Amino acid sequence: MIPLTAAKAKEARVAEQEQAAGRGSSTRDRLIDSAVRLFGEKGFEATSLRAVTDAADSNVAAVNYHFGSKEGLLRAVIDGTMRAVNEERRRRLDELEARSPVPSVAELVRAFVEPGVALTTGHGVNGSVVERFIGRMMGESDPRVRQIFADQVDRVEGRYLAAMARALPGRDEGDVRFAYTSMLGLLSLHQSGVFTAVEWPRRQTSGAQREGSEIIESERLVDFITGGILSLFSGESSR
Amino acid sequence: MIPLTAAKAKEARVAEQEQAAGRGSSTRDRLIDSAVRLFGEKGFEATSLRAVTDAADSNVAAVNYHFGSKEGLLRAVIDGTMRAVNEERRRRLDELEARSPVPSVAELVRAFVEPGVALTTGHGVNGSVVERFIGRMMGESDPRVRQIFADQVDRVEGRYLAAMARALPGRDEGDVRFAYTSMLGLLSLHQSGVFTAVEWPRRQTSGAQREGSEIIESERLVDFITGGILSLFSGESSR
DNA sequence: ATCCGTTTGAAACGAGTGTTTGAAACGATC
DNA sequence: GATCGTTTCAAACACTCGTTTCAAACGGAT
Repeated sequence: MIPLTAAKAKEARVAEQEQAAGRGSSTRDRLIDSAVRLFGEKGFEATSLRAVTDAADSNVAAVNYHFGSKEGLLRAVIDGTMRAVNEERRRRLDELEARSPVPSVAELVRAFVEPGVALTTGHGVNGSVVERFIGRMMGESDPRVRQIFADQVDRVEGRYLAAMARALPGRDEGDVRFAYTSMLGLLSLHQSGVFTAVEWPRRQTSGAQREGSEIIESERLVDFITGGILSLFSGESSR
Repeated sequence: MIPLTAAKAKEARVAEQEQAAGRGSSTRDRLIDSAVRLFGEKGFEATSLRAVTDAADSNVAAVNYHFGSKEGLLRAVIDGTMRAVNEERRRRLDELEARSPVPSVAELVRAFVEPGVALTTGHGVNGSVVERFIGRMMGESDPRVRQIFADQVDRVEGRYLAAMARALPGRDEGDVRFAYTSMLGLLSLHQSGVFTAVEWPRRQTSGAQREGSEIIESERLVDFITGGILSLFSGESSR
């Protein structure tokens, strides 16, 4: 009796997950979906394997079967989420460089930030979960996480650094790298929800205004970063 | 025999710690010193109580005796490290507002960032440890940590937000808050060592050039943030 | 020398972690 | 329908975590 109702409850939850995931979900897919959400909400180390498997209506053995280890699961999740973002960035960089050999700083920043902020399309129902996950991973302290993440980011950052250096002639690599890292860091802070969601305890946003606001936030971010980089290299804002 | 040598070894290590801490170190002081360093290096949750007590040549019971719990230890550490920074910020804000009723954005940013970056003086031998600790705490995900930290930051941020709003007339609170949070976030990323120390795996800095470079880094940070805020409100950089 | 509040120390507790195991259940192939 | 590799599951494993306990050591006042 009880096993029957338990199985039924699982079926229902699985169906719910399938709907959220967008298409037929194997255990593997459900594990990845839950991991993206939980890793993004609480961080990698703070999320237990059992929390993931419970949310995915599976059990801990399945993780080791499909991914070998918790770290293997993280690797799979990072690969899955970052691939689309990186491809979009590369595509937009191609587009920019096809139009002009030396794109402006503003164009470069926009081409880097926007694929990160607005990846709602192409990643299941809501990409905001993926957003938060990526942002959270950027700020993770665990060196293993940083390594796995860097392995993915490295695929585009070389080209971006080169393009940025061309857009800012006459500056050494350290300055360019500072600009790039600041951009990456601000994007991370924005996406991780530290800015908007948790925030220093003030009024919490009701979550209702969440359509046009994202575009505004993205604009703010692009403006801030672009202005920061430019004034960094003109060096006249504060001296 | 063995207990004697063990006691001797402890004495030596305690003496070493006392030298590092700058003055006579009770168990309580040694615990705090070790906690600052380890929390800053690995984060709060990732640092076990035993790692702290081992480094301080004490044991776990001492933590609960002196601070009640691990969270109590964190609270004591945050209080101790943030007090000086906040006081310095308040002092410089007083100074600015005494000279002019509406300080410029550049002046405000400088008065906020520099006390954070250059608190080497007044905090034991090397304040860079404290720097990293504070930066790490700013980016911590655990809501308890964020709460404790916010309790300390709140003491100045109200005045800073007001001053920033006056320096940027005609903008709503959301924009001002975005500017403030970006400043805080960038400072945090800078201090936590994510920018410089760990970094995406490229060449690691030898650690030799560590005198004038900090000043340069601080300048870079101030320039970037100031420029970012200003262009955020002129809104012409990318449109 | 005795007492007593303060501080330290070793050991144990219960809860939670990632990982491993071995036996079931499943699904296709012969 | 028996057999095979694949996939799932409950249980156990070894370990670490923060916390608690209780006895011992310390240090000044009586």
